[in-house]
Amino acid sequence: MTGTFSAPKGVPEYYPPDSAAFLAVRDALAAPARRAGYGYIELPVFEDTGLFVRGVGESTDVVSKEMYTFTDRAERSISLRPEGTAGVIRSIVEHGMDRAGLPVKLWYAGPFFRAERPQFGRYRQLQQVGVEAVGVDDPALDAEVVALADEAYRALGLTGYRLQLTSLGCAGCRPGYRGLLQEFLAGLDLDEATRVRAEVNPLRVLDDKRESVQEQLGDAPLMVDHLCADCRTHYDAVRNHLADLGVAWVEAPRLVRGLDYYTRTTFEFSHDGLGAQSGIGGGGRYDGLMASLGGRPLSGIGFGLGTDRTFLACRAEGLSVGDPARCQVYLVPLGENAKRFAVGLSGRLRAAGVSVDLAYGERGLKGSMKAADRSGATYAVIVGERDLAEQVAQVKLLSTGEQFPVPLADLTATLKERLS
RNA sequence: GUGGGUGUAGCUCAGCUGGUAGAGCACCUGGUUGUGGUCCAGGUGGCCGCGGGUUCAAGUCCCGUCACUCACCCCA
Repeated sequence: MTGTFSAPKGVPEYYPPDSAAFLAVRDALAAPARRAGYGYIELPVFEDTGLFVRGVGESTDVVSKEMYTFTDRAERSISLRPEGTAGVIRSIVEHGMDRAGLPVKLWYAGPFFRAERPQFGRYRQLQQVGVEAVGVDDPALDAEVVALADEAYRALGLTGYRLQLTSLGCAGCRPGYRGLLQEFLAGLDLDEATRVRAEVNPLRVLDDKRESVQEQLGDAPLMVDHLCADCRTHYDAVRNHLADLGVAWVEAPRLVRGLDYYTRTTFEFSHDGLGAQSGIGGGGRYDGLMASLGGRPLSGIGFGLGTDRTFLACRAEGLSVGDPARCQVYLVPLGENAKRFAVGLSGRLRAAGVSVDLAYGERGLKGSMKAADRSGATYAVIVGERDLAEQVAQVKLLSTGEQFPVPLADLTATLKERLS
């Protein structure tokens, strides 16, 4: 067999030096949540297909046409997870996490899968960092979740993003509004696909990007004008808390999310530098989800932040995030005996907590020094036969070129001290 | 799923009205018998996405196909 392989379509790969920035972005997105008492949860990447059908919603595009679904050897229908919330709630119910103190606060990170046509910022394997807070229906918790995302972006140094916020109402007030909207949409000139959408999920028509659709929506009824008293009170409180937290947002009465479970507070972060796929994160409240998955009827709120897109947003803003891997010390052995000594030394230095790389292969001194320079190490340690005979090694500070001999017996201690 | 654009070295790209493959960067070696970053010289590396057609001759023209990409849709 001959030929080469390529990664599956639409799957981004991160390798050095960019992978350092990817890791830094992922960690930065999770950091605020970790500081706010969210515990880490590691979940399966595949689940029973029914979990997503029931949890996310059969009528959503994500479930109806974008899931990677297959049958396993025992004829079970399995799907690669297209989003994170359903799995988290399933796990909370399954393990009874909600029987301890509430709220249950969890964060996760990892890959999700959607069989979409790839484009800039849209991938078939996408990376997200998410949080979920379950069990306490308090507007202050909504505000906390939104603020955590905002803080994460801000900590990365991003400035070209904005937060859109609205309330989608609840099981009490949304059906009535939904009827009003459908009535309105029925009077418009829409294409076939959009009319179908108006039947299945009328709210989604509101954020259709097409000019021809948008110009007809000027007088469309808005959910925020039809919230019930409880939802209005809740939303007002969320906004007050957000203001107190110093989070800036814009009201987005047309904001809609593609997953069916969202209720009340709903938000999305978007960035200007990403082209069409501008959403870098989003989330909201999902008060009926846990009950629909067989758990107690507890409220919940969470977000999913796109690690890939946040990475792209940082790049678009020219932010340098994360340091590429590099060592503190680079060993340059000259000759057989020096090589044996250097390999042993690398082990001793690493055990002492000093990061070390060394010139492998048979390279000349010049080539090895070039490699030392490229490695970004602070010190090069040159060991030749001549030095071994004198029981020393040459330690060179690469930034200045200053070089001095150090007795072999003192090398580890000397380097460790100079690097601290 | 629907449109548009692009496929030449590891990367970024040039290659005119068809004439036997180029540059910069990167990498390796040498100039410096034991010293990196600058400089100079040399070198490795391409079935010009793939298949067919036209032609004495195709990277170049034509057809098909695949891949990538941007946008719609959808969403992180």
